[in-house]
Amino acid sequence: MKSDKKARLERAGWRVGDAADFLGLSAEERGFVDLKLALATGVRQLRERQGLTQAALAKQLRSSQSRVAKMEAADASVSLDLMMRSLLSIGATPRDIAKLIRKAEAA
Amino acid sequence: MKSDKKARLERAGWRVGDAADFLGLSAEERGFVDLKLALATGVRQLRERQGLTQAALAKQLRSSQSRVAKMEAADASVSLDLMMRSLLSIGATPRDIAKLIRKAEAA
DNA sequence: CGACGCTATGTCATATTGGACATACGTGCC
DNA sequence: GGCACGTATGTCCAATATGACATAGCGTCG
Repeated sequence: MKSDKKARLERAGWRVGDAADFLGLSAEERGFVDLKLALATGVRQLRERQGLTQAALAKQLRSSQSRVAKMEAADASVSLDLMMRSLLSIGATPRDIAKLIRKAEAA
Repeated sequence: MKSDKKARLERAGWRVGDAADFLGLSAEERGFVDLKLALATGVRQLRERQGLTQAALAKQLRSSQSRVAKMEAADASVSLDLMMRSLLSIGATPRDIAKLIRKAEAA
């Protein structure tokens, strides 16, 4: 992992480098954040494709602009639940979501 | 939606039939629970395929048997995050997960 | 240079989800 | 019947995610 990426993850609240895993995240943690990154990207793409601002999407989700921003940044404070709901709300089908997830392969 | 399914969902804590949507969930809510159901099924399948009990998987996840049970029942109190982490921990690849999600099409 | 529109980041209090535990349910076995 | 094993369900309270808000960055237009 590149150290700048690591730094970003740490700032975002991921526990990185806890004794046991001296370099990088454990395999699952890593898979998990890759997954989140893929979905985050998907949210941004879909949103932009629809010409929505973060604020507009937030309203549609009854959430707030800041949550949407964090979501698109795959911030550690946003759950997969919110991402999935967003994707669905923005018109993604399970098939679209599956496609995004496949992009998390070997990240 | 079949009424027995609706009843199960209600028992599991989903808000069903709140005034506005007099029959069934809103489109996204519905898509969302279908997604959870698909992943829940996946967790159970993978677990059983590995000959693990719920308690054994719980241990591996540093969780508890009851959470695993609720997870496999797609209980409203379990997040997608936990399901995804479980799937990854149990050896599912993004590709496997994508496959599960595609099964949530038109549920 | 503002001023505007959009996005990023930080912080709160409240709400939701977490593990743990108890206990019920089901099934097979003696 | 009683017992062991696995699963289901319900309730605690600790931990985490939530929306809201403030505010900072960043282009672009005038």
